[in-house]
Amino acid sequence: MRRASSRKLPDTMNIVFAVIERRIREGVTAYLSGQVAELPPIAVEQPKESSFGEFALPVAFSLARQLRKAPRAIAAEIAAGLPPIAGVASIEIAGGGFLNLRLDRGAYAEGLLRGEDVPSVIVPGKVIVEHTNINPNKAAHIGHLRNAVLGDTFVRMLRACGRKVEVQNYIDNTGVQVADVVVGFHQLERKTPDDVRALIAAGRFDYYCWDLYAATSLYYKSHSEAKQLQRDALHDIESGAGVVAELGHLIADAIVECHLTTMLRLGITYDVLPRESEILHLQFWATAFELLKERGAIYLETEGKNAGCYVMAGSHFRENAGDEDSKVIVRSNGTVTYVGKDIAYQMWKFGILGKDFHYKPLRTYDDGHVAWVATSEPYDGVSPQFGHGTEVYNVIDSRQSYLQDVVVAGLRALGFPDQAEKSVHFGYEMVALTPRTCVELEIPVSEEDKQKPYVLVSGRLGLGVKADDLIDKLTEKARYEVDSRHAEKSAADRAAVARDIAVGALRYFLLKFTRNTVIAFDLQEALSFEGETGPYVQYAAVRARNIFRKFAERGLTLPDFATVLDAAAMGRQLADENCWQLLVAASKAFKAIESALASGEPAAVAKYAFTLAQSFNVFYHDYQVLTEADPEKRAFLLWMTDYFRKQLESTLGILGIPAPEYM
RNA sequence: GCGCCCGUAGCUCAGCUGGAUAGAGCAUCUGACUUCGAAUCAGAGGGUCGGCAGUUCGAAUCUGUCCGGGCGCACCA
Repeated sequence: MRRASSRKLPDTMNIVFAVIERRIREGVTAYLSGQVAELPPIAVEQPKESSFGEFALPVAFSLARQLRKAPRAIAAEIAAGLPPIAGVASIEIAGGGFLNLRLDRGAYAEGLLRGEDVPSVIVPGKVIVEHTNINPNKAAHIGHLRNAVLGDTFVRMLRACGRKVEVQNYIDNTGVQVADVVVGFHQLERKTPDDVRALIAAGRFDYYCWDLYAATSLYYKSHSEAKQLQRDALHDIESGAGVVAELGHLIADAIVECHLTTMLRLGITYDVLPRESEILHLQFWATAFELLKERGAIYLETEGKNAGCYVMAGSHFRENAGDEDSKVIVRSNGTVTYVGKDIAYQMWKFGILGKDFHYKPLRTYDDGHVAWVATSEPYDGVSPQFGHGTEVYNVIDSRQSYLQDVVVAGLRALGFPDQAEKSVHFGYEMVALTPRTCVELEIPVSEEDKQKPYVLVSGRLGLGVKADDLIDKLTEKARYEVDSRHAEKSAADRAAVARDIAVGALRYFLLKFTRNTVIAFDLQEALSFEGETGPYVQYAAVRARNIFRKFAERGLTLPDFATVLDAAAMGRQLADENCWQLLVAASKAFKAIESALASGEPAAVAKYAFTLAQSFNVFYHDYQVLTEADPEKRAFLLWMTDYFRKQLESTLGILGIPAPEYM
């Protein structure tokens, strides 16, 4: 259910282009529905060449068969009969039968300047986006960053389009990965909880665990009997009592803090952290288990390799499934698998489990926003309501698509088809390393691997690129560049700018690839600040600001754009084709975000940001703003600069990339 | 064996529900800083869109098939 209301979009995101596009679609639909029997879908496209106008409709081609006429003739009839559309100046027929539409330039620019208060659509309900979800047993690496940056950017896109969003970061604090590090501390290093507390206080605890986890994995390899230690530890952690459980909590909680701090460096924050320990203690699984049995979603297997287990039949989540495809949900020893817990968790997200966590504040960010964490005991205070989402996006690596299918099948088998429909696995491919980057980082690679475009590395063995190391490296490189350009600025100032640039470079690098592209991470490429990179876009925003800074330094005052630049003046200035094309390109930010949201590709926003920056750089090169003698033209160029600046800054904001003061 | 994904310029990648002459960045070569102006801009070269067949006014895009590569298919997560 959608309701229309009049509201302004966040920031300066201008939606005039999208509004006119909609108006064209509706106008053509209304006209044609009175003309033809079967109305084809009306596509409004961008012409191949910008000189063709701003909109192209290939509708005549779709009608050719039905009307048994040449597309060009149909296009001519539509062009002649179509009633005027507000904002559209002309219609032309081109190519084999395209309808090309041109905007009324003066009116369009005036609309951009005044920020037309157009009716926008608010979608009720809450979108839940789950991302990050790093096992709390070691430092975050580059693969985790892809997850978090993708998720965080998607959240920003949703919010820019007026959606209410809740960001969840699920913490598997009772799983085998935590158990492994517990075994490392407890059995290999013989450390007490107090020893571990001291290590946590000493700092870089996530790095310590990174190495210890690798050492423990190696130990398992050479001591087959040690696997029993892992099973025992896992059991003790799940039961929640004793030294082992204490160690588990200490480790997981400390590592979560490390992860939150790492992510904050990239501007990534969370609303709530549900934890597996609470899912266990609050009996979420027990509730889901009863329901799954009751509704026949799972059954007790009596024969074959899965005898004694509760399984979900493969036919629920896979076509042409045989008995061997069924998925174990409860093991023969009575313990529940991860997927089982995930079904319970997914139900909770939709508010259909009938249970809830308790919460307490975990961290307060600088802007006052609080990240809450799930607890078993009631918190002494008021907490927000979490869960009860109407749509759920799980940002999880594509390799887990099979398990995500099982979770969704679980909802469907439980009789929640709507929620199953609204459960989206927001999958993405892994981050691998280029062979030369492996060599640079002293990661061993075989001769065979050296011939491949990328190499998969194992976090289990302690190989890979740690997130904080990478951010440090980028900051260092940026600092070097800033120092060489702005020696006059204070050191603290330069450090802040370097941090912004590092964030821009990293976030853009992770976002420029579409989700199902494997990223072959190359250190040299990631450290580049030229070409299609975050710093390129940041630099364009900085250049736009520089013009206003210089303007103020010369003691000049800005004209009131609204009075100086009426539709007629805009029309005169925009007769300049080059200028007009640049303005149109700049005004498509909202459309870019909208379509990126529809296709689920944050990369499309990154791409748009880059082309927007390119457009501004062309503008910057082609027009002298400050030295322009003609007052109207100067006002116009200043307004263009200001418009570009706002569009650049808000698009960077969607990407989570800061705009530095100078570069 | 079954399932999912990928194959586009020397390299790394875009290409929206089929649309007009297939685009970027990097690399290579040439040119542009007295200016709001070089983390930048202008230009050049570089393509049988893995192969074949089909669908139609039209295919990088949809279908089939083959070749090549990746990832899944645990009582791990």
